[in-house]
Amino acid sequence: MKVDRRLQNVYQSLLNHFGPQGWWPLYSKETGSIEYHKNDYSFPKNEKQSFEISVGAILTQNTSWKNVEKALHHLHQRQLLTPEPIRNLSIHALALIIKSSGYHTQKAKKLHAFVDFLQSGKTMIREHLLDVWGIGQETADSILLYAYRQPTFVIDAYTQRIFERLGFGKKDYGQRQQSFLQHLPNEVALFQEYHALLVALGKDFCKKNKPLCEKCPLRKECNYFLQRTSAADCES
DNA sequence: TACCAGGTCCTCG
DNA sequence: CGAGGACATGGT
Repeated sequence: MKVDRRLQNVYQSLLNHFGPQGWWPLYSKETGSIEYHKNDYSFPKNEKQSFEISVGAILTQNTSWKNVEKALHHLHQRQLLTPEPIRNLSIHALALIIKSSGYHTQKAKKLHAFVDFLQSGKTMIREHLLDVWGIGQETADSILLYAYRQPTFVIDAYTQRIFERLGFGKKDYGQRQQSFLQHLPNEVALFQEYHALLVALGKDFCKKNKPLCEKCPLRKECNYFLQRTSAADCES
């Protein structure tokens, strides 16, 4: 089957199983907590929300979102979800506030580097983001796709694991990203939803050590599942 | 108790 | 380049 068709099938299977994910989660004034907005791709509504998403993208590097939410909550309580106040905080003070997100000293430095970038007035393009200390390819693409609605595909550890197991081969970041960009319609909402769905699958089924292949919504199109089941057949 | 989590940077060969 | 280590907290 052609790559574009396979990618569409995977997307449909995931959407059917999980439904829309409502990424990126954002602080809600009404509820006072972080909420998802399913079936609404009109976010972010303003610069402040773009900034909140960017901060979340940096804080969630190799860290569970739960830990990031705590840190975002602390930042929100202190009115620190805009660039100016963050710039005026010392690395040490900022680090304490975001401590729950892990690597807090590093991430405090990264946030400073990012607000300096915003103040520099440089255009929000991938090349410029990658020059910012602490922003690598995935964080850059997350910021571009979710905070600034630019069509790009985010490749995270889940995506790499899932597509390697499905049988799409081992690829580096750029190669994997190209396989999506070249074979899918160039739509922000699709790229946002697809990545969010892959994270859902990675968390719930396609886990690193103990994947739940038997119940996985993609098992019928997965090399890894076929391989495991045939191996089990041999043993029995 | 280890291992994992929506990575990135730095160093070394 | 690519592998390997450092960075750190909280959940299972």
